Amino acid sequence: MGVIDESGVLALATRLQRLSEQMRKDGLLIYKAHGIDFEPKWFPIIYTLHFKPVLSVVELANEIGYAHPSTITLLKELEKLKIIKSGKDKADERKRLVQLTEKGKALIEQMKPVWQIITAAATQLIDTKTNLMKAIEEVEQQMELQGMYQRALSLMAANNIKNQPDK
Amino acid sequence: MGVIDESGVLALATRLQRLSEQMRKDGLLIYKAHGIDFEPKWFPIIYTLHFKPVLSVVELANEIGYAHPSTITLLKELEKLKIIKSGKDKADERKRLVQLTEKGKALIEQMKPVWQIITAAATQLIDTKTNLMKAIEEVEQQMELQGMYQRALSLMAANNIKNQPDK
DNA sequence: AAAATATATGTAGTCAACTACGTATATTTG
DNA sequence: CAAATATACGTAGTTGACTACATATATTTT
Repeated sequence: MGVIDESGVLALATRLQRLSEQMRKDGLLIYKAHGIDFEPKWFPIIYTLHFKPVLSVVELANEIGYAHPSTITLLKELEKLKIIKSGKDKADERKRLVQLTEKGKALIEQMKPVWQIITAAATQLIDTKTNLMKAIEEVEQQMELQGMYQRALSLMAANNIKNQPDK
Repeated sequence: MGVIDESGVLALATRLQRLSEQMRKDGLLIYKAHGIDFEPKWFPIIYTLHFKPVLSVVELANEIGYAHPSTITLLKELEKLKIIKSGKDKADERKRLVQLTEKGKALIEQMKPVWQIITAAATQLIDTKTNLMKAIEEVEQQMELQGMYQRALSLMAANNIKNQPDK
């Protein structure tokens, strides 16, 4: 039971991050190749607003699964580019309601064929024998059930009980 | 052929990154629960030096698959904690040779049981029907063969040829 | 052996997410 | 209805990787 084959799992976080970076970089290049100035990190927001046209900042953050400050940063960029616009909710002045501009809607139409290409290219990459997409979904579900830390605690407890007699 | 189910793939980069963050955070907690002050990001370096005791900065960077500036940053932290030490290579003065200190070696021995726990916990998470580890390895291989951008270019070329007659 | 090139390391700044904390408005409770 | 609490948003600073560039030493070419 050597230490050798632990290395893959133990360095998993790093590998996930680097894979993510690579995909984002390539995504950017693909948009560029179509003459579109669009960053992959903006996708979740744009895409969500395409289907839910008016949302507050926090609602949007929840929809895309980001912390709200990350969302605010992205919204700032998109607002500067006039892809989205926003204004106070008159019914609840704490809220800022966000929606696509006409320019934003046009951009989406322009991007749709590119999304097909990206999806096709990513699918080629991902559809190996063991499907990454499915694997991630399953792990995300497992995580929700119980995170790695909680699992480790249980394992430690089990170990302590087993080792008790030896002491 | 709606846009709906593209969203998963198109947001893949983000999902990978967030999974990575979560695992790192939990990793840190598990070390802490064992009273060990160790950050998961240090693992690749420590682990590599455990098996290849003396390496230059760039050699080490290549071994762990990092860019060298990232490696330098990590080495600085580890050197400050006296987990590693380093000095000029007398045979080639450009090189700085890096190795574990006694403290570093002792730390590894202390961490070995923790690595087992982390591995076990991560394995629980990962060993779903579709194995994430295998999926990542396969995608990494596919990436090496041809990245997502290159694949997209090929797809675009194919599309253009098909669409040419329409114009 | 001088010049050109290559390699090793280091520094500075970027990126895309995060947490922690502060402020403003709304809602609930005593 | 005033006080306490909760919610929404925003700012500041962190993290862990990166790229681009600068410098020092070594190697290769002419």
